[in-house]
Amino acid sequence: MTELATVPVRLVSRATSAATPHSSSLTADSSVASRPTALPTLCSNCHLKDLCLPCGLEEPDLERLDELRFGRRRVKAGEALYHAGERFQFVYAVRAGTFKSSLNLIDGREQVSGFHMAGELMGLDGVANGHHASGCSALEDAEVCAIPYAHLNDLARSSNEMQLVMSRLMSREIVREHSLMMLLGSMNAEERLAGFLLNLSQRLKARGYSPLEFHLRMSRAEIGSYLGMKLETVSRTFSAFQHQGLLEVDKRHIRILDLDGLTRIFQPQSH
Amino acid sequence: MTELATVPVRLVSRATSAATPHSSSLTADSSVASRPTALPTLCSNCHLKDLCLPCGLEEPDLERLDELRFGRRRVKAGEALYHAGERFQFVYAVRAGTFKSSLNLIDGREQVSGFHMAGELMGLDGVANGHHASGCSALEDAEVCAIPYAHLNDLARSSNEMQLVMSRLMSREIVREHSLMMLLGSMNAEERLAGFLLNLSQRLKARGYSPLEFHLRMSRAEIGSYLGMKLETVSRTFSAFQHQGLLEVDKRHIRILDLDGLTRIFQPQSH
DNA sequence: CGTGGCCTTGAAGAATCTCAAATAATGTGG
DNA sequence: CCACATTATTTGAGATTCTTCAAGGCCACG
Repeated sequence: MTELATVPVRLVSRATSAATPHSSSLTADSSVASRPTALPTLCSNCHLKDLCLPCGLEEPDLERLDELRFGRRRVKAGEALYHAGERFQFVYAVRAGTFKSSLNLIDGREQVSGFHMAGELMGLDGVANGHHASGCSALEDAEVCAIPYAHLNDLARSSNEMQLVMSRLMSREIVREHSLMMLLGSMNAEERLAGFLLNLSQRLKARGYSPLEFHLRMSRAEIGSYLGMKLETVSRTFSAFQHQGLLEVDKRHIRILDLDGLTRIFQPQSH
Repeated sequence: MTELATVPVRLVSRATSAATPHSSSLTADSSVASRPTALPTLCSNCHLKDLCLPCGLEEPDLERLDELRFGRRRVKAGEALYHAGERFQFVYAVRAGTFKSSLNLIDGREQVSGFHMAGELMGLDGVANGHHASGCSALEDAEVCAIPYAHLNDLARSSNEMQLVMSRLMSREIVREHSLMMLLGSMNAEERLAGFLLNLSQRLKARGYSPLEFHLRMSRAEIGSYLGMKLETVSRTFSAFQHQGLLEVDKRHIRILDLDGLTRIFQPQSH
């Protein structure tokens, strides 16, 4: 049914990928004591470190994380990072771009189970039985750190902090899905879309972007799949929000005009 | 909003709780070498060991699990095991009875996020931030092992196997929620109820009960909440299945007449 | 034996989906 | 650089599914 491990895994080396090849001279003195400006893939140097895997880790552990030297991988818009059913080897951290994970029904229907942005981890559903339960693909040109799960496990074994961080990350995933279930199970179209937008807004804000004006990386169909409604309903609900003066919508460009209003829709007070 | 840690935690000591207080004499010789018939709470002796936490663990680890001497706790039908928001201290394993976990919306709506039966673990959503994201209560008189999470963590730290088991359990929870999301996001009433019944059937079978004839422990309203539909719709769908010759329904007593038929409804072939 | 909780069923209404068409945006090949 | 094919989005109208409201039955329990 599902394609198994047929994806060419193109692991990019540690050199900065934006820079020219000879920029690797940057990393020449990487054996120096504290490796100040060493490899751009080092967690301790990463601009995402407070959002990503190393969040909360202190020096001893952080350094050991750095020693793992995660490979990086670029994924073009529309390409898969991994497929459902594929063997689970890596956990991926988004460096740039946006991803969606999705499950496939037998009849071809697709159910989007999440959108992922910078600093977020993907692939933890593979821990259960060694194979990815869902697939993951890029919504725009993107880049990830490929973190070998086995190495991560070794680290967790030897460090209490690291173990804690890993457990929390998995549990957070459970909680995240909880709230999506609640949304899917007991909310109407407006509540769902409001919840979706508020969630996006928060995450963008946490990454230093404007929480009130942003560009959607996913199509109406993908939003619909995620929220359990048809793309036409998504579109109509966007229009409704616009007419209510809550949003300005121009295709995928969104400007939130009334954050409180959206919040009220998402969390209907009283009864 | 939510009640915080106001629940009287009644941890039953290791004595069998059905017995009278002085039955604690049962545990008097618990310091004996191999403790053959010692405490009924020992994982290595438990009839649920292949379904529950110790599943897959070998001797060295199993013994260390035994040494933790989990407390047990009885919960009467309708009583809460823990509430949403309460401080997270224990992971619970179902010994007997059935539980539901649920989230509460601000406006009082309840969303059931899972049903749990013998051998299943509950409470792992609390790992994320130290507080339970959802509450859990008994659908019938029930009993659980209360496993102090801190102890479990200690164990995982020192044993690779144990760490693996813990990670898998959490990931399994993620995968479980994935499939519920798919169900909520892209299936109609009949597909949802069929999926629910097939899932129950499987789990009962794994526990040695008949997969074709069983008693539902949850109300129509609870099923509906779990599946994202109203109780009347649940009832009507049961009736529809009965008219289609798929089931025999008598209140909460269910007999599956056509398992393949149910499966076809759940997984619509082609399109 | 009356009461309350749970379940079933009907009928009307509302929300969402389906089908269809028009428009805009984008990329392709000539 | 343009014509054309393709895709994404919006909007309308009718069909469908599910919900809401209401009534009645069954059963357990005091």
